[in-house]
Amino acid sequence: MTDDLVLRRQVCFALYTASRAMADVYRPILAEFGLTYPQYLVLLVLWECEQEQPPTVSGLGARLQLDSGTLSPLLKRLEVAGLVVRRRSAADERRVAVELNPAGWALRERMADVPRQLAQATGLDADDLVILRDTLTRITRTIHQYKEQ
Amino acid sequence: MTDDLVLRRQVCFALYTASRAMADVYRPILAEFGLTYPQYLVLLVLWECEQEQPPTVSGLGARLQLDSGTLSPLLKRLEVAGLVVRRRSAADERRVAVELNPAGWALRERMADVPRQLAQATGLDADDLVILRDTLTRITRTIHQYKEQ
DNA sequence: CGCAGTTTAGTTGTGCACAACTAAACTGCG
DNA sequence: CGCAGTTTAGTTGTGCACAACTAAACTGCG
Repeated sequence: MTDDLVLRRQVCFALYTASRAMADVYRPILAEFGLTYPQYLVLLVLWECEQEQPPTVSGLGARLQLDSGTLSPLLKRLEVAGLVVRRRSAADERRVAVELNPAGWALRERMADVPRQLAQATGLDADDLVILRDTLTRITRTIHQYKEQ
Repeated sequence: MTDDLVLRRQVCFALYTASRAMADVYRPILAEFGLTYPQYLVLLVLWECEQEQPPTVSGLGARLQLDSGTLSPLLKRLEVAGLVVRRRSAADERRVAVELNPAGWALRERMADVPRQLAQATGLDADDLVILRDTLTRITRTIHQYKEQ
């Protein structure tokens, strides 16, 4: 096998491992609030949609790149936890709007410190992080284009 | 929230998304062989250990950063698939050596083209990939150090 | 208008990934 | 030596992540 193929395989493994290491940092912090990382991502989207119509399940899926097979049970758990409400759209009964209830809004304040708690863990400075973010985003975009055809 | 905290959050999300996009590329290729990505990683380690003693479950775990809770059922599936054999060590009966059987060795040849099939997907050149691999490895190492204390 | 085809959310089943735990085997200190 | 403490693999239970599928609702072409 050529060096280039070995390198590409190492990148895949590094990606797999780094992603899990990152989740390891989030886990104990989010556990304080009874949340998982994907649940936290859903809340971040809902908090950002403050001024807009509450998103539908597929709208959340488009932003987080998750399908209903993952989101439906996750949203059910958030609903049981008393953070969100799901409401069938009157205009189009296929659609389900996902809305924060007061407890879900209140969590925004209570979790305000989470990003700061996370900040130290990577050991990278802002310049490295910009390059990393942009490289990862480029890979993700390329792969999605590649899968279109 | 400061720009730096937003950036760090974006990096976490980019990592989570890129890791899943990478798995999306592997999935159909590995499905031809009835394997998942973590199963493929185990086989890569076993193929590399050709000259050495077959690794134990915890030895595999150390290399892949997975614990027995993940590996035990995964290895059971590889055993059912007829690719590996698990054998209690005679010297220390707590240990279980994981060995490839002939079908597991034969798969090495049959999968020789997998890295090439994967190579095109990222759209990055070798220089970018070296930086990416090293940055990801640094993050993973920093996080593991950070969790030690 | 009506119905073929599409969109939407949800379900079912499989396989990680991990926390918490168990049982068996081993180690080394007193 | 013996037993407290450790190591090892495995189990149980929870929550993604995804493929494949279903049912209900909608859309727009003929």
